[in-house]
Amino acid sequence: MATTMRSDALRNRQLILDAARAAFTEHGEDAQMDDIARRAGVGVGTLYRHFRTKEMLVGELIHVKLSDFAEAVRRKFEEESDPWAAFEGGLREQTDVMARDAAHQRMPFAATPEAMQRAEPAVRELREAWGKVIERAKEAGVLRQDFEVDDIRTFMCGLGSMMAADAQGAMPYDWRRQLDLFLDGVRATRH
Amino acid sequence: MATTMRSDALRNRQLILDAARAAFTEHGEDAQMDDIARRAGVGVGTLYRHFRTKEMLVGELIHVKLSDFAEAVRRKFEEESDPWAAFEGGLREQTDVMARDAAHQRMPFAATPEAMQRAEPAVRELREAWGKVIERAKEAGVLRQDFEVDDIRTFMCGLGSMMAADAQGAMPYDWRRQLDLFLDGVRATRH
DNA sequence: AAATATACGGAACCATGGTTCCGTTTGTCA
DNA sequence: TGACAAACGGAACCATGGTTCCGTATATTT
Repeated sequence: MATTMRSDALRNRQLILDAARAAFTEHGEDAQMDDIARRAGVGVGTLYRHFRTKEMLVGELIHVKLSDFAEAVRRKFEEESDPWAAFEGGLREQTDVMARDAAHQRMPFAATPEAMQRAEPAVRELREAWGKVIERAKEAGVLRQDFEVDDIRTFMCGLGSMMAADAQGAMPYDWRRQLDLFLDGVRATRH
Repeated sequence: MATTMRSDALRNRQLILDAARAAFTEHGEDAQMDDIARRAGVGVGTLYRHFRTKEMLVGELIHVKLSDFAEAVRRKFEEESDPWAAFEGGLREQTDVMARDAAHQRMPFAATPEAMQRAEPAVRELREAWGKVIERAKEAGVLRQDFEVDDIRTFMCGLGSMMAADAQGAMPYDWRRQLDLFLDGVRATRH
């Protein structure tokens, strides 16, 4: 896969990834393989040569997405010196992105063990990035002492679903309010 | 539908509803019509005579479920005199039930406008029941003054998804913790 | 420029699961 | 108890969407 790859194959792989990202962003887990191929200007056969199955493709995309998130959180940690601002800012940044990305909203459900295997490194990367932000916030006493890294993931899972449910339109779900409540709830108030 | 109905039809309708509840509880939105019919000891044809479409059936079940919830919340309001205990107890009761019911966990996604139309009365009923509990808690000063009835629904949507994601098993999602955080967060601490 | 391995396109395939159809059965009523 | 409307069962139907297959095209190499 790495050493030599025909130039057209390389180009197509990129086209496919771009198309896939667009399709999944728009339609979430039920983006269609045919549609992705069409967007990429490529036949389904080609698509399948690059990714043996839909799950593989999903795994790849999750990997990229989480990797980007990790990068963003690291940057927040470095550029924002105020511990609470880094925490809140990082979270808001991520939720804003998620709000525009159906795939990410529903990631916990698209993420089969198969797919997660591919994305594993990015998961770890992201946990580490958040770990630093959280640690600093706790040390500064602006975040509940019992807050854990995994609380982020779990909360994001819930929030993403609220977004998705809201978008579906059978009933309104005010996820922004829940985010505010959450932030309010986990912020440590020093007395 | 109401006036006269052949006895076997009546009996079957009940069998179907029972079977459907079981199937949806177990498999959530992707319970299968064939399976439901089989469980009810009935042909698919019969199933479809009673409910013109799967969505109709879903609507009916949501209706029943929410109606039960409303009843439970009303009881809490009457039997539990402590305002906070009623609020927390009601919420925990509901989440416990949800934890054992895949259909309910994913309700916001199964609930098409079609289905919601049928369930509408129960939605209102439930909102009213919670309204009383919330009002009393706010008056007693044990709940954030800006808490709203709809916050319950939105939160439950998120929590249900965490449960579902957790059950899927690609990654752990500690929804109990989130429930505790939420309760902690919305509880008003009198100074 | 010919030879060959690689990659491509997209029609066809197949599994899944909701829905329909129609010949048969059963409850009800006179 | 016969007649008929109402209800039943379940095989067949159909749409959807992932996946495979194979004849064709193209990059690379000598």
